[in-house]
Amino acid sequence: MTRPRQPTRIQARNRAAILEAALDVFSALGYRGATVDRIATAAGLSKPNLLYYFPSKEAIHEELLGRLLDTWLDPLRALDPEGDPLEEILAYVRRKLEMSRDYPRESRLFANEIVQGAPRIHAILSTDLKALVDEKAALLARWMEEGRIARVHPYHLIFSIWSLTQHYADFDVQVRAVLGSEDPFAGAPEFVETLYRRLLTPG
Amino acid sequence: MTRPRQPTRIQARNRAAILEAALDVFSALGYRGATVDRIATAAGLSKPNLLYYFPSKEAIHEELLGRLLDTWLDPLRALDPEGDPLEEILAYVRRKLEMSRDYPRESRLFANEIVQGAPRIHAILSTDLKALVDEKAALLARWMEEGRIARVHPYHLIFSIWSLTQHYADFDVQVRAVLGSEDPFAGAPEFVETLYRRLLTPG
DNA sequence: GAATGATTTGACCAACTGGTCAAAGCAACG
DNA sequence: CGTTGCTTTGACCAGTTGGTCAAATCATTC
Repeated sequence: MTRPRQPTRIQARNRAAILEAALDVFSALGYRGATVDRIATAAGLSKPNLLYYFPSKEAIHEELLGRLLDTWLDPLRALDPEGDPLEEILAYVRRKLEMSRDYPRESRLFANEIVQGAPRIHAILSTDLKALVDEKAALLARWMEEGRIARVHPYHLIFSIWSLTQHYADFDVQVRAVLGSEDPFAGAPEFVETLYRRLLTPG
Repeated sequence: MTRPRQPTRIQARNRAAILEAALDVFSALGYRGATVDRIATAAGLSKPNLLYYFPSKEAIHEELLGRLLDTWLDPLRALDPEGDPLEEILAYVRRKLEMSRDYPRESRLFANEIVQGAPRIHAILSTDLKALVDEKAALLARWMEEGRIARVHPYHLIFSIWSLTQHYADFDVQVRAVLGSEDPFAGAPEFVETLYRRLLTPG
């Protein structure tokens, strides 16, 4: 009977290289556009060698999505019921915008998946994600009732933050094509801060 | 020497059916995920028959993108320099939101293309699209200088409208997963109207 | 209704893709 | 240094895909 063993140094290095390469390729070409051979080459391995570490292309994709989803939702989890409402929300927006700037591949990986109907993570969306959003939407609603931020639809508020911030990663080429040489992330933080301040300041 | 002839009734019908089917398939599966056979079947034709009307899969995709880009940008073109600034912008936002609701496939077709680096329409983005946005951003800037709407970064303002409204089409499954049974388009128009009113009302 | 051109199809092909496998290479440990 | 188990690879396979082609069918027009 084979027991699970401590992963070798080589195993750790190669699995990490594969996931890194796969993130590159999947986020740029989508699941179908990505080929195992391309991922393998990008990871510095041969195709059969890659398949020695992961049983299938699908398995790599799943592992990537699962691993990243947690990190991706951390900023929303961090929304603190005890903090100052407006500042908490602005911190969330800022953090999301930074992630869009610093981890655009992760954003595009999800975008690719969701635009095509989220065939692989639909279940997670309607359970885990929904639960988290429900909780935070309730928190926002409470703040609104207490008159600490202006009254708006809490779910649509969250959607607006997602769309606004991730737009800079997901639609990067479009944004850059329109802006020409100007750096998208120069004006963005100021813009979104102004937007949510004006939207949410009570009265 | 063969001359271009008047397209037959059959030609008109079949080409239309193909483009309609292709919009369905491309928007759901992306360029790579879509197969010629699938498009053909969806159009009620055999694969060789489809290739009698279009020389290649690529050609169908190009024709679709080109055809739709114009319609897609019409609302922005309609932004009227003579109208009331805030009402013009709100009308634009409303129109975009309606298109997201009524033509989600078109939205997702572009989303798919742009998320993957817009390999096929990059040139158009940095010429035609940029020119149009430059023009309208200048108009917005003028309105801001005249004190008729609040001062914000005009380009980011336009990006925010795109991202907010198209989010409901492009990320439809996510939105629905989170909202459960509630219709996304119930609360959305009111939310975005409030958002842009508060953002742009001067003073 | 015969001739002409438009339309449709089955059979086919070459390229690509995900995945397998047996054998070879390699590292570590006694 | 030989054994053991981990790692790597070349050769291969079956299924899919975009696209071709000659032949058959259909519609139109004279």
